[in-house]
Amino acid sequence: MTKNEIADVLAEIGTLLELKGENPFKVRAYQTGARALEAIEEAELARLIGAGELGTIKGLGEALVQKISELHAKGKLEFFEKLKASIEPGLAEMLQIPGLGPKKIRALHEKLSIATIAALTEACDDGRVAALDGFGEKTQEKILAGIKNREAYGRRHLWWEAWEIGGPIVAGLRVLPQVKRAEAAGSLRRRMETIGDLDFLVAATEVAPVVAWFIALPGVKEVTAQGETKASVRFESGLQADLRIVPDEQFVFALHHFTGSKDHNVQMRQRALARGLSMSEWGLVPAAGEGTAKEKAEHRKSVMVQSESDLFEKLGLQFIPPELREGLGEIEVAEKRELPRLVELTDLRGAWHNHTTASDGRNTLVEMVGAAAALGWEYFGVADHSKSSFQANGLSEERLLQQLAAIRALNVSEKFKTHIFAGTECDILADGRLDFDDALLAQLDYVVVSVHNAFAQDEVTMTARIIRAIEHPRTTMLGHLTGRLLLRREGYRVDAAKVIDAAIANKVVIELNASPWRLDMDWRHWRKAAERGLLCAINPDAHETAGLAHVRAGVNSARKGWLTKEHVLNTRTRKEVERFFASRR
DNA sequence: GCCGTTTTCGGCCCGACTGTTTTCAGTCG
Repeated sequence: MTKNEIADVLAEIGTLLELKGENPFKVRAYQTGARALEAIEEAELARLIGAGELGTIKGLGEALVQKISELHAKGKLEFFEKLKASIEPGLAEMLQIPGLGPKKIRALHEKLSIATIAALTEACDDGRVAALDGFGEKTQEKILAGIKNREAYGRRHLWWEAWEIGGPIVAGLRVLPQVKRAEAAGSLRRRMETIGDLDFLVAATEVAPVVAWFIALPGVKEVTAQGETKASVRFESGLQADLRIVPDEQFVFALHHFTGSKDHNVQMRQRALARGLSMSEWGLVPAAGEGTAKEKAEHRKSVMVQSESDLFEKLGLQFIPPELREGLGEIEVAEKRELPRLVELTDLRGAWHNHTTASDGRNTLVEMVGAAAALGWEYFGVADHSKSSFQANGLSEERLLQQLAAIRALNVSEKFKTHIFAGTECDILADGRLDFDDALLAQLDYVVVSVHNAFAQDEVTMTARIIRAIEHPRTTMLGHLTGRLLLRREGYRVDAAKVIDAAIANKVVIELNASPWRLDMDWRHWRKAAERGLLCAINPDAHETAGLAHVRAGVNSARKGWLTKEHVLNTRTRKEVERFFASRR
């Protein structure tokens, strides 16, 4: 079993234990264990198990080490099978209904013998749920509404789509007269590839007018909470947004807290405690003595901070950009003051994986180059589909040669300051050969190779196929490693570590496909891969001029992957890029 | 179930909000 499959099992054990009413800390231990496992590389996991060193990983104790080892060796776990058999499968599904947690689900099961969502709907319809102790009319209605909207409400959202809604909300909050500061928080601020809901934080002199503005936003379908310090709304799309309002002196603490991640915050609190301080969304106060965090913050003098930089400094840390706050070792590095200067959008000088109307793009060569020039890009690469991508109107040899001539002519004409590189997004055929012959590929400036068919191949076949393409002497970079479409389609099965090794060995670049639906290769792979010498290209995979803007999403993921300017090929000048391409020939 | 330079036992982050109650449990983040 792979580490991700094992991690899934651990997380599911956590959920099942929760439904059984187990000690919540035991539940958390399984969830923490699952995350700790995901952070280890596949090969490293095998080595640690073999060497009996798995227990050295933080969060994995004797019991989890035993269970992980059993899953890794046998692909199943007796404890898990027995646990699963002891719980009605419908109960876990009920957890997806807003307002229903393990306690309420247990009560429904024990007192009304409800074990499926269908049975729950029925019980709500004839009023049996409302009659139950601890339940009532409103709860019953809420459950019914939750069941009805389960699909829409449970959906996650692409960062890009969330940002298109959230960006204007932040801007709107900032111009309200009562608002001193406003920021997006949560996974939106941490630039996760998908997000569950929007979080906004505001420092304001008065609460009511800000809440009134917020709940009157266009597209708000319902107000799910409204109080002295926060309000929550749900948009027509199902997206939920939370607004929290704090006094200005609390803003930085609250911003840090609500930006998360949870893992990062837990580690920060522990660090504060080790220095005799208690850290919370209320402030940073001496830890000694009795009382809740809120009482402490109210009655003791909190450390004063103006900015998050100040806050990190009070704990002896360099400022940690929100993208890195995932609890994956950023605090240790910030303590040594060795955090890298992460790549920024303004560092980019161009990109290579772009389409035109010659294949399946919606803008012409000239329009696309014009848009790149308008962005101030020094160069722009055209990589239309190759002939086997019939569905995408892939170019034949003749059409590719025509396009090549057109590009050369456009460069000579100096119509644009932006230099055009001529390339192709060449299909990797099912057996790993490329879709054009060497003589044709040799005439191009660069070659992006991608998988567009036979997605169902098993992992070994697919990995060998992609590595064969990487070993081709004309290959410059690998397009979208897994072919995933976020929230829509899983990627094809491929051993990322082996592909990364092959790319490094063959001096082939791997793309960070910046399409908001892809963000592939995933940011979780980049830090280690780049440390080992892998070069990244942030490519928008633009099919229209507006698509060039997607490089922003790619930069987000690159930053989450700890990438600096030096790791990213498209921060280099045209001359440097030409030298790099020439060195590959 | 995990963890430890106060600890191998006794904590583990904890407050806001809602809906149910009439002082609080459950859910959520």
